[in-house]
Amino acid sequence: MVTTKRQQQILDIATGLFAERGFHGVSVHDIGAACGISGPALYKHFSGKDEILTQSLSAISKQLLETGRSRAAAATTPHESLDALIGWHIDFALGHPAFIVIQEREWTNLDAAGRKEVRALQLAYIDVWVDVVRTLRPDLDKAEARAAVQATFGLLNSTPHSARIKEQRMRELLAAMARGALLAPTIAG
Amino acid sequence: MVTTKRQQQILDIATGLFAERGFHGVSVHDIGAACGISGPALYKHFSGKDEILTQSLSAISKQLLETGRSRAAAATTPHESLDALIGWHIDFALGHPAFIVIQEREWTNLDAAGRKEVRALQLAYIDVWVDVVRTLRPDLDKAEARAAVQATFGLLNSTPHSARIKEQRMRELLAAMARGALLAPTIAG
DNA sequence: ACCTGGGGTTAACAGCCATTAACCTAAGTG
DNA sequence: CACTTAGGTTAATGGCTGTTAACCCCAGGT
Repeated sequence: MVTTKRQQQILDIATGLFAERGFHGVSVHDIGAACGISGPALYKHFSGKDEILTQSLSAISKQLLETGRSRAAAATTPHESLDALIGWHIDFALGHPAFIVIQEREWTNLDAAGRKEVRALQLAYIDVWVDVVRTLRPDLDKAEARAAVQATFGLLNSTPHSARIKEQRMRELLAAMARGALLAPTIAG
Repeated sequence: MVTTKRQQQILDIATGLFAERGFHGVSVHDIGAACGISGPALYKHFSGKDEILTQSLSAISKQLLETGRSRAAAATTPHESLDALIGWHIDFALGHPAFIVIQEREWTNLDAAGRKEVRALQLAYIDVWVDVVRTLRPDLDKAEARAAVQATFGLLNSTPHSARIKEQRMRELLAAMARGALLAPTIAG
């Protein structure tokens, strides 16, 4: 767990660097330098480079899950829950593109323990969505709903790589697309 | 350009390894070993590790663009063109998940020249989609249509990371979601 | 019969990386 | 005041990496 301000600073900076250049593209020296200290000093705060990535990823996953849960629960109808989840995910993706990027592509660099932890958090977050989706789409079984939700994440997570249009417009566009994707009935072809 | 069978074999194998462990997670020795030869022998076929990645990515982008163009052109109505593009992209993503993975996350490891080349091919492919989308969605300007298309790619490219359901069902689900996402009108919030 | 060159080998190299060791403050606490 | 300790420093280490060098084999054209 993160307790000190220094640790938090290191995590934030390292997350940004990982997003830009990838886990293996950033050296311990780089992270230290970006924090104003140098290299091995990081070992006074973390057990190693791996732990920095693990903490970063698990913090992301926790925040996504917790806020997602509370926003979905605050709504009164399934449609409102879905809109709340979509809105929250868009807020997060637009506000922390670096988090999205490393969550997408750096989880393979976790050790077994970290991978298990992060995976569990991600699955729990997916399940929050799945519960809502299945009330609106009774034609989908659980596995299909999961696939649909992950596809929606792919859609929403495209923002960091995407063309830049005005933020408010992007928000509307993504929200409408996510609704359209999740609520469009599947017509067997 | 790839000419010999050996080069093609190296590219295919390296692509798979890059997808599994990332560009920096795979050593030249690993690639050689997986091909039955060892390490430095690769330099008889490529100028270096970078070139292997560049060739792999540019081959992917070329195939996406060329087949996408021809399938879109073979259709007679905009709706058919869109369905053809969606179907082609799904075929590709389901058939070559490794290609999808490395196209998503390894393009930052290209040198300037390779990056420019691949970027141009990707933009051209996006534009094939944009042309079709804009005839169906005149309310979107060019930048918005581009963002919508990239979001759709994110949706379709989620397959390699997604829950496994029966392939035919996945195909239908993704196609329906993509249509729903692109054709749902944006209602200003 | 010769030799050229494509495609392979192992050995060597220089550089970078994560991590550890050894050492140095300076701030608090008994 | 003495002393622990959190949080820095630089130097050293050992492993791995991409690349090059030097060498070898053998198929095929002349």
